Amino acid sequence: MLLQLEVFTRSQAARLKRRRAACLSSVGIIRRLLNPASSRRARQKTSSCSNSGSNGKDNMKPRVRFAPSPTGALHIGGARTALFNWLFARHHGGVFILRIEDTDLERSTKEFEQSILDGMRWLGMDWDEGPFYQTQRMDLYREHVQKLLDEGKAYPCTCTPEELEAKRAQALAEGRKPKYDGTCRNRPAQPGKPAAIRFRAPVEGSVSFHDICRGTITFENRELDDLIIARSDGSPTYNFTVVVDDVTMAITHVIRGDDHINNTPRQVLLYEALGYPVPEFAHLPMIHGSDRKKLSKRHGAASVTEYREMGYLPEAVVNYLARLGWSCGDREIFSRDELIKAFDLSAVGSAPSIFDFEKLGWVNAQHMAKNTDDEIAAMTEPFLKAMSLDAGDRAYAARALATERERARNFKELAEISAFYFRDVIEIDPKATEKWLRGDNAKRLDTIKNRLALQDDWSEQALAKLFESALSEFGCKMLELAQPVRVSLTGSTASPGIYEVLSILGKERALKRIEAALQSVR
RNA sequence: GACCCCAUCGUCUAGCGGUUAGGACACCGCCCUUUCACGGCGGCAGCACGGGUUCGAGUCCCGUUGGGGUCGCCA
Repeated sequence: MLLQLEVFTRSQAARLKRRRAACLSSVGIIRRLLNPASSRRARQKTSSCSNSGSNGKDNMKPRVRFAPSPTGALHIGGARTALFNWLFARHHGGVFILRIEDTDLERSTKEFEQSILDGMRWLGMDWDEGPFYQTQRMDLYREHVQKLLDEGKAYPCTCTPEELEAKRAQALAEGRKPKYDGTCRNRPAQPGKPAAIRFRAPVEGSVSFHDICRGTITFENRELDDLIIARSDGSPTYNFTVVVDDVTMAITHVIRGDDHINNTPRQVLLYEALGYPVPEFAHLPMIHGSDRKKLSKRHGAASVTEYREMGYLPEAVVNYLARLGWSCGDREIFSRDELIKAFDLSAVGSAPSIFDFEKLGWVNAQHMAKNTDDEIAAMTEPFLKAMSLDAGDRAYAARALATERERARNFKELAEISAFYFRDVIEIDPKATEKWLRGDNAKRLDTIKNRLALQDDWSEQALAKLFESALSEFGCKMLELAQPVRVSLTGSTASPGIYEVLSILGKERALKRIEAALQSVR
């Protein structure tokens, strides 16, 4: 066997330590022996690596990366992964790298890439290096493949995809785990035939790795097979590029979704075959939809841009996402800086969590409450515009929105419930009409309209006085007077205080609306 | 099917051998109130099950059940 099965084991002590010790552990950084394209990378610090292991020097700043593939928009689950990487880097004063894994030429698009970048920026996750593109690093991968080939740690495989697929189907049908059967492993090269390159994986023993969220995870090598590291067209595959990239970018901590746990043993084997130290891993629990399945488009808003469109604050989304899988005592609301300060990978749980829109709404409302009226107006304006409403008068908008802001959980909602302030003609809810604009209610409305017409001071205090005296004259309850007015002014039975609404709308518009309401039931 | 991961209120979670099992969202009630909210107070609700270990188990171990993930010349 070419590979000494040097398994990455950890001592008991290290295991016990894992919950507590934040994660600046162990992994030494490898010397950057390859020289990649980007000039920026040339400036990066390099260091020769001590061997890995928990006794290594920890003076190295952590380097982490987020590596999305531009085959879809930035998913909310991906955003959470990015966030934990970003938070970890910022907390420890480390480096956050963005890498675009665009080797799937078929499905990768510039648009998706752009939307991922936009999403990252919107959420305020800035990166220190990159974006790097795998498609620009092909020479690097080729060199590594060649190295393994030269050392006999990889071999060409001429099995056709059809043959492979047939064997896979058969294995599955027989209830076996589909694995490559090693047909080409010891077969002499077949010149002329298109060949993929497979990694010659050990068949005995086991491979273990340390996971910050879960402790030590072990796989039996017999469960693994000889994975393809380069396709027959020469392009490298994911499990290979990720190792080469993480090594050459000197990544110290690989923080990613736990759907990658099953890839990790293969990658560890690759690190070892290549003679590189293994980084620290942290596999984050997934985010599920309400059906407890991996969150996807089917569960409603899946991409982060949709949250922007729904009027959520980026810091609220970040806050909510951070609290999914991570907690900090009883604390719920955090600003971005507070998150950076408090974040601790070792406090991340290991059970999957369900995305809860209700709670996100509450968190968003908490963050909205921190904004001034003017900021609220500025942020609501685009949503008003989207409804073809004119919110050009900022002072007016600020005053109007101030009366509604506490009733909304996001800006879209705020725009919707505040629309009556910005419309010329309002629509009245038919049920409200029946209940509050008929009979005695209409009479009272007519009378108060006439009183209001004679009133010049439309301050809230003055209006209150006017209503109070009218009340004692009519001998009715406030409710019986306020609701008809409210309905005629806003179209709804629920609104801010009636004096506020009256005062903000102003005499002319208010009277016009009351008159229109009266007309409609006549 | 095989392998891997996971398991405290409906949901997010605290808990790291001794707690009346704590907080938050949601829900319900009361207060505030001209409506709806906000806010305040209170309430409902949880350790999946079975074995161990221990004086003592939500906490440690094993098993069962349940859920999820992965088994590509996708990433």
